[in-house]
Amino acid sequence: MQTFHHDIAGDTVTVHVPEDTADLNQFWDWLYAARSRGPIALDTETSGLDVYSPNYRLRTVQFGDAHTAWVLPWERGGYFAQYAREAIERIPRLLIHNAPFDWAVLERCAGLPLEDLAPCTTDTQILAALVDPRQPQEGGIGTGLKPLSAYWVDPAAPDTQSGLNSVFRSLGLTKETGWAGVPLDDPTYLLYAGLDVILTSRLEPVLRRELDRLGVRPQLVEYEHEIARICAVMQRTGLALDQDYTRALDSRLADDAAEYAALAARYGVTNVNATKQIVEALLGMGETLTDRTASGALRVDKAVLSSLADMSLQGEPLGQRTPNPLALAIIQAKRAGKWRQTYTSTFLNSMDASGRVHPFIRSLAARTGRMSIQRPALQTLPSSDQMIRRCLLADEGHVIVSVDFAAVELRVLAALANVKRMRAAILAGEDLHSFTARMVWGPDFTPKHRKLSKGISFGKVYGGGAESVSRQTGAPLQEVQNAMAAYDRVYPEIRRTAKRWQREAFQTGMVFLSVTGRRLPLDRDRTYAVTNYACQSTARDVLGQSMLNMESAGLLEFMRLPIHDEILASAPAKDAEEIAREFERCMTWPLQGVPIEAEAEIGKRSWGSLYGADF
DNA sequence: CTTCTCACG
DNA sequence: ACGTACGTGAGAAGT
Repeated sequence: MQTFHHDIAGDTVTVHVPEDTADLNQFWDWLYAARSRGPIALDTETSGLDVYSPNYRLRTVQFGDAHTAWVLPWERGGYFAQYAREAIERIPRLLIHNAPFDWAVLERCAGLPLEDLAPCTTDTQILAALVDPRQPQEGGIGTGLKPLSAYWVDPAAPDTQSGLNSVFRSLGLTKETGWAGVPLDDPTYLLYAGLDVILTSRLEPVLRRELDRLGVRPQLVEYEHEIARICAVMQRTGLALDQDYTRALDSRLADDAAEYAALAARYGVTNVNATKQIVEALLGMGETLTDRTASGALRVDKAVLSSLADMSLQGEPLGQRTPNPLALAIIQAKRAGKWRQTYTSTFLNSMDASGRVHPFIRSLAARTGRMSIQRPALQTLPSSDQMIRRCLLADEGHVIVSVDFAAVELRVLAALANVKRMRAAILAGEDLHSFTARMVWGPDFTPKHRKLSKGISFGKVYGGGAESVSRQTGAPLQEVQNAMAAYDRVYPEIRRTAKRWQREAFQTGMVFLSVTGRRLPLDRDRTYAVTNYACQSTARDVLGQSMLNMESAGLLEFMRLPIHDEILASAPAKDAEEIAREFERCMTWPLQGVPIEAEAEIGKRSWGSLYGADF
């Protein structure tokens, strides 16, 4: 047995690493005693983050309580793996920090079904996010194990991540290759592996106490674990990739990028991503640049370049000047390069052996509770063009179904702020933006008025003012100011409620409490953001509740991605119509008397078919 | 590691 | 007193 000691919060804790069957039997004795005292913390070390790649390896499985950790070298196989697997199966209550990752690893490498693990898991990352959802950059603690441990357990808790980085470096490995390459008997690796479960174990009671003190309802904690499990199922299912199409597109984008880069090089821009070069070349061509970034540099983003190229942001010719050929080449080269690098290449590099991509769905990512999707970022695929979405497919014999909420954030605002006229219009089944335009400009309102009404509604949800709405919609400032004043007369409750929320926040320690009991900390110098936080967060929980409805209705197997106000699904072609209606039903229910409604779109095999692709 | 840019809701 | 656009992930360059 290898044994290490370390000080945590004034206690000496012990990390054991079994080396033979006698050691494993000692582990077994500890496990039986420990599991009767309370939950057992669990963690894994693996070869990296690419859980679904063919040569992925589980290296160690760690178990622990507040004082003792056991690091089982899974990679040695035999009894070590067998004891680890059977131990997990016999633990009634598991504590895991960022459970979805370990669920995926244990299912993939140890054959332990997510359906068995999830019901007995408490994810300390969920607890932490419900105490304070802010990232460190936003003034919060963050939800990483290290910063949480430093804050709640021991300021001197080791930064196991960065500690290992120096071990990796001393072995000639990098941050990327270290996890797979560090020897299984490296003492720092083993010690840190063990300390992580001890820290997780100590974190849980502290966070529970804090949630209790703050009055966070246990049902909210439960609900978040359900959502996390549903997202983990979607991640496991993944989406099929059209490999032939994606490879062809990838090389076409590479050719395009190279062609336009060569064109840009003729004007002295050898690197189309180097803003400094672009500025110099454009100034050299006699162009005048005025727009500056936050740090004072001349801005040369797509908006600036498009106007020099005499194009709208959508790429239509404006006919206002002679197009600058360099600006045009840079737009094209950057677009092709980014789309290849960020999308097609990532798809091909991250797919599993059967050609499916499994993005990581973080069910509680943003400070408002919104979900995010990583590796690849499938919430942010270009929607102006079918090209990239065309890469992703419904299953064999299935079609893509997308079910969208109708103006969900605005309906949420109507409910939360009790906006009388808006509620009535929604209940009457009116088109909200047309209704608003009619109230502001009278029965002869134009499509332009409807568009501006929509822009103002967005501005209200975001907490913005006339200037930003004017900038965003392109409407003259004076017109926007007049329209916004009229808007406030039509819907006086919005302004009034926003003010009240801000006032209340000052009395509650700068925290807004959402209808689901979620704590939304505000920044002292931008309390106006409370309107957005309330709407965005409640809309997220409207989606969350709808996802629970979907599971109850037996739709989980068809769900693929949550995209803020939309669920993407794959449904058997012959039942697609019926399944689509069922999804709509799960997303249609009243929020404080305001109907929340959703509409399904049924496509063909590829996601791109909903954006104009013919397959 | 920060800044800039660009993709989304 | 007044007005403030919100939330993400990702790649590349430059410090």
